[in-house]
Amino acid sequence: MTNTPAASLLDDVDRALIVAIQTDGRATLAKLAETIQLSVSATRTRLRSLEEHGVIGDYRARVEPEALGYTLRAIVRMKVHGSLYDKVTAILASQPQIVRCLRVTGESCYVMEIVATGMSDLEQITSELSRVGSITTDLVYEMVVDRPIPL
Amino acid sequence: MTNTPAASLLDDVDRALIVAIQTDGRATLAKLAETIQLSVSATRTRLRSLEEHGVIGDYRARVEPEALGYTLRAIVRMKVHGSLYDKVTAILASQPQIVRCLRVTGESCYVMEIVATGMSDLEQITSELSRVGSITTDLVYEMVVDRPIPL
DNA sequence: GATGAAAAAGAGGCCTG
DNA sequence: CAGGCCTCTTTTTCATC
Repeated sequence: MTNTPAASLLDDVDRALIVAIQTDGRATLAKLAETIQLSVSATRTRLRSLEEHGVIGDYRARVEPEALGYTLRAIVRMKVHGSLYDKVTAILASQPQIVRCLRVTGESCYVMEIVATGMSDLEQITSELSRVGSITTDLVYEMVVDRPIPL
Repeated sequence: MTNTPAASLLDDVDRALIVAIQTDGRATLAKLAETIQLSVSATRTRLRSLEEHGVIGDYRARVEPEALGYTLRAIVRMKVHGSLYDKVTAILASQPQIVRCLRVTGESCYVMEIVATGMSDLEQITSELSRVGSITTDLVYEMVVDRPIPL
């Protein structure tokens, strides 16, 4: 991964491209070129550059978790002693159903998002976590908003 | 949006396709077809069907928020009286920097994720929220994990 | 599975700072 | 002169039958 001071090197055209590809990750170069008012090849050059510099990480389809059998989603906050961070890392590696994990300031050290096929499935994962730190689990009723980063 | 009992109608091939496209959202049909061991046209048919049934919602590039000038990310938990949900909806509509919002069980009613250009930017958004309910704000040090939903 | 259409990748030259 | 862009050509991928 080529490191770059990111933001500073980007001009308005780059930013427009980022917003476009964020909104439609499967847009063709021709479409992207049209929305940012550039030739197809210039668009391709910029897109590759953004990818190579890690500004654009990867591309994903957003999927209804129910389709894969996950009927439950939970937010787990976790308070851990710093000496146990390694154990957390190990759990994260072994539990792909922990789809998101942020290290944060404040009362909790970590905030995680977990998908599960049912309560017993969830309980199995959370019990593993609670061996390392103290946790609070909230079930998700509804994903109200989930949108790209704005310009 | 065409509604479907989702999960029940999917076979293993569909699930494999979902995982593939989730991991590489820009993969060509040929690539997808190869990974799921199917002809290109059959792959296309299945993909369209998944899209039309809303199993696959949309495609996005994942972007380094810093590239768009957002140096800060925060998790905000919010406790609101049910009669004020409309006000929350209004704020969500007017604040695109709230990139994620989940309605949850437990002490908080909502958990949100906010991107901001700096502390004063963040403060402006959170102060708006705190007019509607009581909030707790945690800053994000690090995104430890952010991965697709597993099979 | 074959065919015409579309998109992506590559090559070379032009314009501007 | 370098960097970025454009146009033209070839190869790959897509869609329809």
